[in-house]
Amino acid sequence: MNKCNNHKTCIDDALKKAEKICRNKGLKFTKLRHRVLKLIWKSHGYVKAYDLLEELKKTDNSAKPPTIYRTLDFLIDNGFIHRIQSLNAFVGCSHPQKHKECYFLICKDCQSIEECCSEKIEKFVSSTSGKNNFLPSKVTLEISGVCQECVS
Amino acid sequence: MNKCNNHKTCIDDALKKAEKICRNKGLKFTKLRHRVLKLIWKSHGYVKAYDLLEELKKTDNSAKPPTIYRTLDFLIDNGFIHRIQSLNAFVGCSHPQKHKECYFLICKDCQSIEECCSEKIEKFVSSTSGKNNFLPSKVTLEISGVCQECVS
DNA sequence: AACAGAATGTTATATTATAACATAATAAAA
DNA sequence: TTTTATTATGTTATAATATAACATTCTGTT
Repeated sequence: MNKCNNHKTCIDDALKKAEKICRNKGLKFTKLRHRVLKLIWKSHGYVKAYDLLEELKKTDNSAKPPTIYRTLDFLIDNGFIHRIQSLNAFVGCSHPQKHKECYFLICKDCQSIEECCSEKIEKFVSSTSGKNNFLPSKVTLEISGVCQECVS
Repeated sequence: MNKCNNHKTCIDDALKKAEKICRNKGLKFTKLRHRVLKLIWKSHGYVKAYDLLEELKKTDNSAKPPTIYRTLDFLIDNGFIHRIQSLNAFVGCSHPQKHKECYFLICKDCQSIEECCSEKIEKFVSSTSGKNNFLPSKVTLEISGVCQECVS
């Protein structure tokens, strides 16, 4: 599991960054969106939509599937979280930019996700796309395995 | 869309390869498995489980979700097909080996999938895993975009 | 205040996938 | 060649994931 020194800081940082970006872009960082992003950042692990929904229901009686999926869509569209395709799950994004170079190390044991970036990804994609006359728009690179903590 | 000269050959090759591998490994390439693999190879595009199920039902009255999912599991486990995580879909594998180097170019327009291989993938994964003390077991690399045929 | 657009509420349903147990087919051992 | 073990398939039921469609409320602008 990702060992941040103080996870409260991770959460606060993520929320503040989102708030700032929304302010700059003229997007509405509503109470609901704030609450959901906070829930997602509860850990460095991934979360499932219906688990989030259960959490949300505790404080928001009217929460239903569209509530959570719409909010997830907003958070994804604006780069605040990532969807993990191989798990149908979601994870907070710690650096909401340069998403073309992102990939994920997913621990099967503790559910933690290490988000990584490398320009090698972008280069590889652009190289293989060139060779195949392919026009890429979205890259999914997810590496499943066992993390540092869990392997020992 | 992938333009093979004669798609019948693709299908026959895939079926023969699977048959042979099963024979060698002592696996049972049953009628059901044969039929499903053939259905998946109907094109170079991806197929959805419930669409396969509908097809299967036409000739097999007793086909139900577990029928198809169990068969898909067998075909995946033995490398005859791939699951496309970002689409919840399935595609035939044209070279049932070296799956650590596989990645996919997925055309949003025509649903065709080009399966590619590069040792760069394996090298990249092993390098990033080394740096992060991560023990990788499964790699998902899916590139979505527009293919050669559809881009023009 | 009136309006437009965005966000959220609500109902219903579509889509994807698996659990659990029953039966049948197969092939290896007795 | 019967028994047995194993694997495959049949069957029922339900779990898990996701979206369509329309109603209402909220927010900022005229």
